[in-house]
Amino acid sequence: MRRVAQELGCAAMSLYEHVENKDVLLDLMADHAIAWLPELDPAGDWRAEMRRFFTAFHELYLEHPAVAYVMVHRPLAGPNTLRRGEPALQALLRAGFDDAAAVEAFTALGSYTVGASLYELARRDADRSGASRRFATLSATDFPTVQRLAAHLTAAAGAHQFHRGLTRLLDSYDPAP
Amino acid sequence: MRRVAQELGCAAMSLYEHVENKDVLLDLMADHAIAWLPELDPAGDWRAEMRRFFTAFHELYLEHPAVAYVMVHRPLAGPNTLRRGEPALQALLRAGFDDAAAVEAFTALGSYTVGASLYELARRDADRSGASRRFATLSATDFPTVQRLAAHLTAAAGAHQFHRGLTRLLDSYDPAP
DNA sequence: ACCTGAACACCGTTCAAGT
DNA sequence: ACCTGAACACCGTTCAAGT
Repeated sequence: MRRVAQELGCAAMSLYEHVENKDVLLDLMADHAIAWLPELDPAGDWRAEMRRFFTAFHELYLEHPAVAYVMVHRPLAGPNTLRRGEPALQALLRAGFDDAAAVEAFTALGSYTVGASLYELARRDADRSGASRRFATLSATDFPTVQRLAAHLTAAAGAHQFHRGLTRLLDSYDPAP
Repeated sequence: MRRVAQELGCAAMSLYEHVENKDVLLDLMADHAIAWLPELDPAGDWRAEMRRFFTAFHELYLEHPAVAYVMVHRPLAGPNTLRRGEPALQALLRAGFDDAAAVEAFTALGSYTVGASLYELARRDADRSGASRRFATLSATDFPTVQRLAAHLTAAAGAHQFHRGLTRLLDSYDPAP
């Protein structure tokens, strides 16, 4: 709050005239970032639309990690979140998902997306410190499999890896039984 | 640190004799919690073993949210993490995954698991405050689909929902082409 | 209705001093 | 090698006071 106030050139306590506390300010900032997401076409191919949507989420999270951390602490329900969620859910219903199945697919895809993004961010941080080096040396003889896979485990994930998992999930759904 | 020191009945700065800083203490605590996970059978059916493993992770995260938050800030590589990871990765290799595919499957399953757990925790918190109520009223006429699905969106997820997504992911892999 | 500074109750960590 | 208290540089937020 003090930092934001300083950036705004006012006293820290002035903020509290416009916002209840730090948490709701964070919610507002995250919801603001959500507006960057593409607006989906409810009539488009649902798999293509979902891929667009969660790929954009992935990019947003990697670009602005704080958004991921905020969303993970409580679910957003701000205006932009609803505005982007509305056509996304519509696309699923139109494709033949029933209400429960649409929400379930949406949250499963969303869960995978935050999880994968956070994992990617965490590993990026670990690389910046010396954690991956420590990792590789620790496991010498006691953990042969971990050591054998160490290069793969510490390698940066890359967007294609995220996409492969997303595709697996997308392909597992069959909205019109 | 002050809190931990108080719990231990010593001065805050005494901790720094045994631990570099707060972050590594958190890592040690999370790695300690990891020991609670089951030790997998490398020769068991890989799908059953993975289901066991990540189901346990899900339970651990829900029971001790701090573990999830720590793991999301940088990947663990402590002794217990390696001890549990070793047979898990072994099971995948034995099942016919090649090195890259084993790591990819493992991290995809892990990503989904943290993501789903964090989402569940966030919604639990939101229920405790009045966020879900606010959510339901906001979306009246502008967001018909969100409103129609509001009950599903705010309902507690439950373990079965996590399991269904996990199964989708597990079934998507075919280690022996 | 909006802004302010001082103060409160916290943090993690540095530093100099002890045993 | 281990522990300590004082101090530093921070936090978010309450409160009383201003316009």
